[in-house]
Amino acid sequence: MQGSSHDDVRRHNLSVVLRLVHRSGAASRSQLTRVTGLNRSTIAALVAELAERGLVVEREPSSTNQVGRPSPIVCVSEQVVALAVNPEIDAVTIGIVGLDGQVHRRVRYPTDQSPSVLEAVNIAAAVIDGMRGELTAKFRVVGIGVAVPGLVRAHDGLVRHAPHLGWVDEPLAEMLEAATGYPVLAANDASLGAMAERFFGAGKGITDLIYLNGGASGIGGGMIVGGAPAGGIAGYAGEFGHTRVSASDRVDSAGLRGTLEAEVTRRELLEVLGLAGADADELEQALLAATAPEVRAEVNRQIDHLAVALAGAINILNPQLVVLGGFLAALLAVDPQRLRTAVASHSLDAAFGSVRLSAAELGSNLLMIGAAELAFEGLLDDPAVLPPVRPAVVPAEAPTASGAESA
Amino acid sequence: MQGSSHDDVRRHNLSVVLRLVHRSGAASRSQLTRVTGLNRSTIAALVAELAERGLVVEREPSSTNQVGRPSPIVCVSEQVVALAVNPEIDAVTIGIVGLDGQVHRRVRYPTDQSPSVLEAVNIAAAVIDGMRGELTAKFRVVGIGVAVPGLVRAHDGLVRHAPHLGWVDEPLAEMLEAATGYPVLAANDASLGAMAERFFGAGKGITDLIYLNGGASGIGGGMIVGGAPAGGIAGYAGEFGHTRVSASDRVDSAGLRGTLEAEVTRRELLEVLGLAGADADELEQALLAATAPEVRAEVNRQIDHLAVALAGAINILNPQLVVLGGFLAALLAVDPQRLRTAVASHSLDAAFGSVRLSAAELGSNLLMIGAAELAFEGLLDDPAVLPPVRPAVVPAEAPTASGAESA
DNA sequence: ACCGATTTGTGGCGTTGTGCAACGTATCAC
DNA sequence: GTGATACGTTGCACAACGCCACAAATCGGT
Repeated sequence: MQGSSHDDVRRHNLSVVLRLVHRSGAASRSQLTRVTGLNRSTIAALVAELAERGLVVEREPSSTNQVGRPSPIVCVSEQVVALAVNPEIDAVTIGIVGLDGQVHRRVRYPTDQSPSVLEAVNIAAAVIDGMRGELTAKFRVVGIGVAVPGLVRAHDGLVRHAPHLGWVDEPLAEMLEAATGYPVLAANDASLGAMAERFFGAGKGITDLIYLNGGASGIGGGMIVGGAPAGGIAGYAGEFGHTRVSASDRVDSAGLRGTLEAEVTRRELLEVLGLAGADADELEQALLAATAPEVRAEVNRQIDHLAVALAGAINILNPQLVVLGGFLAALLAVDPQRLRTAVASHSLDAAFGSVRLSAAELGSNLLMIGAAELAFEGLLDDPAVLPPVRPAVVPAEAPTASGAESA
Repeated sequence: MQGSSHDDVRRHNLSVVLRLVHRSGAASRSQLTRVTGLNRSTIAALVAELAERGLVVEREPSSTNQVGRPSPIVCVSEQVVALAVNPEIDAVTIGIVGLDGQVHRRVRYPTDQSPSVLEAVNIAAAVIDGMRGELTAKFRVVGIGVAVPGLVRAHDGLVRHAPHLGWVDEPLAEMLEAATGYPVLAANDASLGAMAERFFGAGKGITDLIYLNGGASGIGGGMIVGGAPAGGIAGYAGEFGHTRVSASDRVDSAGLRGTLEAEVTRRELLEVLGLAGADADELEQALLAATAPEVRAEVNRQIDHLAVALAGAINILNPQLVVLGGFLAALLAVDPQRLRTAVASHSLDAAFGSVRLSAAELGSNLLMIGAAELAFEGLLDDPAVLPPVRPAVVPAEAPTASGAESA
């Protein structure tokens, strides 16, 4: 219930323009006027301010086959980046992601065993320190986003419970902030995946979607409701994996019985295939190639259970799109028709009629992009948080010891 | 991705002020300045404009025990009303609801059998025509909101499927608009119930809640996600009644097996009690008074199934509050502990820890208030849609012929 | 009963951001 | 080259809010 005034308008319009070039890529100034409904002169002023703050760059107009004076192309500055961190059971991955969604660099730091919070923070801090030369020379870092496989309290980045990492009530964001000096935000990995797929993947421009990801450690999910990521009251929303889908006594990672995560597992697919391990693509290929009836039976069993959970979510949320990632995408690929039919049999016609099931598009960069998006959010909401800089090619970093300077 | 300009600011601020006095009741101008963060002079101008448009009235300050000049009380005009319509199996209910949430009048028009769309529209139009003298003399009618027990397409008020009324693809809003001349919006009854409870009932000020209502004809629901009513892509969201909760073959009104609506029914409660019929209060009293073991067993059975559906929704949505209405509130009243324990056993600790289960507060006025809220929404979003009027006590209706007009 | 302190309404003025209109400019088609 | 078209640029007007000074109304204390 906040009132708004002049600088709110400015802030909002800056935010709208920056979001547009962030999400939809480069756009000409005339396109921006059309999409925003703002005046040409206003767009000019807004773009100028964003450029002054080093957030966007105006390029020479590309040769379109249109009459009239060409409009300069506005695109995001390549210098503005966020750091993405993703602790997992067997590694900590750190990435540099540009405001344009490009993953400039990705470092996977394997660990012998599941890292403790302190180990994960130290690894991330060390890797970031190693990058610091590059970061200060070439980039402006907005902050760090962390994608955590577990429940994360939204407002302070406290990891409430990450069963596979064995973390309970760990102040991850605070620790990483202290260790690196950058502002840190953390959220559930699947929620960030949903955001990434929505903006840069299968769900571009869609306002209501559900995302489910199947990984080695279980099933997580996230959703976009009415155009906004839904986090719930504390950020724990999207736990589709713990929906009850059968009356069996199988137990999932949270100790709940008969849930999606208990019934639909990557491990059992690998077992029936006789594989020791496989990444998502290999698993999908193996399933598609398999002809053994027991493989087919297991796939069907999992598809049918998955359908119950999906149908429930579809009835409740009436989404436009369901995105499946990880081994759930493999299940979809093996028998899309069976999955569709099974979902239909458990859902309301009206809700099912408008929904599409599709596989995730963003592969291994999904969580990097999602985590970076989290870090970018503050900037996108209010581009004025970044102080104006001279748009010089080289930041004023005179005392850098390594003499390699190019002016 | 709309840019905003000056009149957007004005519109937004008018909207914020009107919403505040609408939702929180009367407020002094100084309170409005504090809550909105706007300047005193701005609030004065905004309130003046709202008063000029006949939406609010300034009253003499009440005697507070505070030092300083007393601040005038701003409250909603009693003249501004919406009409609420609720077709049911055995009646059509029409109400006049003020912008302050007060139900000025409620007319229940019983029908021999479930009304067709045409019958429902004709009944509503006739009742409204009967009120027309009162409406034009005392009130300014914003529009009509219809609460429909079924799936309603949000943008045009088409009733896709109302199983208990037997309606399929009926252009209800369009018909009622033609019959009455007022703008008509329609939505699912339970979604409107959720909205009403959120703003005026058990969920005041809460941003994430789930509402489930148990009626004679089944179970419907609605939800507020991140402060906004979640309708899904077409307005069908909130169908918690068709969540699968057991492996049984019982069929619900949509033909789905083992769903909440199939397992948890009012009819079976009445049967085990040996009652022919009862309203919500009577049913609750009867259940509380009953000591027979078979009653208790049936209640427990239904509670356990309800818990599965609630837990699933809680895991997915991480709400702050679950509101139960109709006979579901009776189940909660009979054994709140059993329901809490059962929900806990199927949900994640973190999500369950922050959720409260409570009974609906708004009784028989629930759907009247919810439907009216739907009709008010456009006005609250943009108070400038109503033209300015002289705040005279009697609207300038002099030259209308006294005789009946046929158009 | 009076007076200072406090809070808030009121009115004038300044600031700011956007829309608008006129003009300049770059490209395409012929 | 010339006209048409589309777009950037510039100066100006308008609208809305914040700020400031002053007035008004209330409370508490002497």
